[in-house]
Amino acid sequence: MTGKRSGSAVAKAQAIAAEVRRRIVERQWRHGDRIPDEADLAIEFDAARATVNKALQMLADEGFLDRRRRAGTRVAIHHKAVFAIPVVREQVEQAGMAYSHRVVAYRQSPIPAEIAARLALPEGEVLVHMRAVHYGDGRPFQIEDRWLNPQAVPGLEKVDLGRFNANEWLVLNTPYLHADLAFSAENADRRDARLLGARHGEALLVLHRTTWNDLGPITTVRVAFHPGHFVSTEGRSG
Amino acid sequence: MTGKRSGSAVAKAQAIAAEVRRRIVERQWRHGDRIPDEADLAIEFDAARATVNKALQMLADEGFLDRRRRAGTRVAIHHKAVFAIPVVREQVEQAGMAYSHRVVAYRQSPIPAEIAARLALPEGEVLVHMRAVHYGDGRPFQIEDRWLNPQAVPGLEKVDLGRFNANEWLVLNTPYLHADLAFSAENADRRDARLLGARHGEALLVLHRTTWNDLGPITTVRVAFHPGHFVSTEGRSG
DNA sequence: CACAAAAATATGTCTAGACATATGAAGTGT
DNA sequence: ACACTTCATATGTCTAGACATATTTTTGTG
Repeated sequence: MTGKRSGSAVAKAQAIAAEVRRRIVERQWRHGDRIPDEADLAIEFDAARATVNKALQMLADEGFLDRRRRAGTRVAIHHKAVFAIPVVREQVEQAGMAYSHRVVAYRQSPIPAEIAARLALPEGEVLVHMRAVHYGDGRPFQIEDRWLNPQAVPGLEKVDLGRFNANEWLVLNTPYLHADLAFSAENADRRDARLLGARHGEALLVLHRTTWNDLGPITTVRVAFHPGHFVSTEGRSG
Repeated sequence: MTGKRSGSAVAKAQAIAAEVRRRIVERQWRHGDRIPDEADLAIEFDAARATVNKALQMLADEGFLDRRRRAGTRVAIHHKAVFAIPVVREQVEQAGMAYSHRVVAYRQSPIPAEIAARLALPEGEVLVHMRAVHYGDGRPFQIEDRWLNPQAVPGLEKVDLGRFNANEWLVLNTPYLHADLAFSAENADRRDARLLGARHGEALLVLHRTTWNDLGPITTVRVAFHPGHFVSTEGRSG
C-alpha cells in the first residue's frame, strides 16, 4: 500500500537522522567509516528509501556525512559548519605559507568564574588550559587560549597536545553538536602583542568559540588574529 | 506511470526553485504576496507536488518564502540569512533600548578605487554615499558608511533616506542573491571615535558587507560597532 | 601488464497516491 | 458580541516504484 503514515510525534526522517547522528557522536560509526547503504537502513528503520535518503541528506548538509554515488556514505572527516571551524594549518597552507605552531603553556587548572559561566560547569572545576601560537612562514598568525574538558573528549589523555595541534586534533576527532561563536575586537594587551608580533594597543579581531557534545562542553577558546586579518564568509541568499 | 525522469541537465526541483526565485527577485511576486499553492505550481511546471514541495522548502530554507499550513506560501518579508542582515532597529529594541538614528552625510559621489574593486564597477562611477549613526537610548550603537547603487535598487529615488533608515529599507525592500561578509578589527580613527563616543585608538569590531542581485551590486557598507560589542551566532552542528 | 569496455552498485531524483496536521473561515449557540 | 464547533484547505510527510548518473569493479583484449 501507499501513503501509510503513523501519527508519530516526530517525523520519521528526523528520527532516522537523530539516530544516525547519535551513532556518529557516540563513535559507533567513526570518522571515515562507510555506513550501511540506504536500502539496508531503509530495512533497519522500516522506512522507504526516499525517507532514509532525506535523513542522510540532512546530515550531509549539516556536515556529518560525505556522500558519493556508488562510493556510498561515509562519516565526514571535516566538519563543514556554517562558520566552519577552520583547521588553522589548512588556512595557513592555503595562503601559500609554511605552517608551524608552538604550545606556550599547558597545564591542569581550576576554571575561573567567567569560564565556568560560559561552560555551565561549577567554578573551580579542573580542566586543561593551554595557550598556543600558530605561525605562517614563521610569523605569528593567530594565538589561542583554550580550556579543554577531558570528560567530553574520550581519547584526549592519549594525545600529546604539546606536539599535535589541539585545534586540528579536536576538529578531526571530536564531533560537536552545538557551537557558539562570537566576534569582538580588543586592543592588544602586552602578552597578545608579544605573542602576535603586534603593537601594544593595536586592534585585534577576537573570536570566542565554545562547543558542546552529548557529554557536555568540549572546549572554549579565545582566538586572536594577527592585526589586519579578515574573517569572511559568504552569506546565503535571502 | 511512476518514475519517469527526463535526463535534464539541471534537476527539476532546482529549476523550479530558480524560476520562483527569479519571480521574487524581479518583483513579479512581492513581499507578503501569497503565491500559488503547490498543486497549481505542480500543474504549471508539469511536476509532481512532491517536487514542487521540495523546491519551495529549499526557498523557505534560504529565507525567500514563509510557509504555513492552510495559510499557504508567501514571499518572505524578513530575510533570514545565515548571518542575517540585522535590522539595526530590531537589534536595539530587542536589547530594551529606544532606537534612533541620524544621517550624517548623504550625497552622490564618484567611487574610489577600493570600492570600485569591491563592487566590480568602473572607478569613478557615481553612486549614493551616505554615513549614518544608530543609537540605543541616545548612545551610539553602530556607525555605517554605505555606498548604494541606484541601478540595482528600483524605487530608491522615491525614498527619503535622510528620514528612513537605509539598512531597514534595503532589508525590507531589496532581496539579494548573494552577500559577502568580512569581520575585522580596526583602531578607531578620530571620526569613528567622535561618532561612536569611543576613545581614539580603541579597538572596534568592523563588518564589511556587500550584496548583489541580478541587476548588479546593491550596496556595500562598513559597519563599526560600539567598543565591546559582540556579534554572535550559533554554529550548526558538525 | 596496460588499457579499454562492460557490469555492478549506491546515491540522486522524480512520480503518483495517501494520510496527517495545523489553522483560517464559516457556521452555531449563548 | 463572544466562544465553540465544524469544515475546508494548503502544507507536511511518507511509501513504493522507476529511471538517471557517477564511480568503482570486473572483465576482456592487445
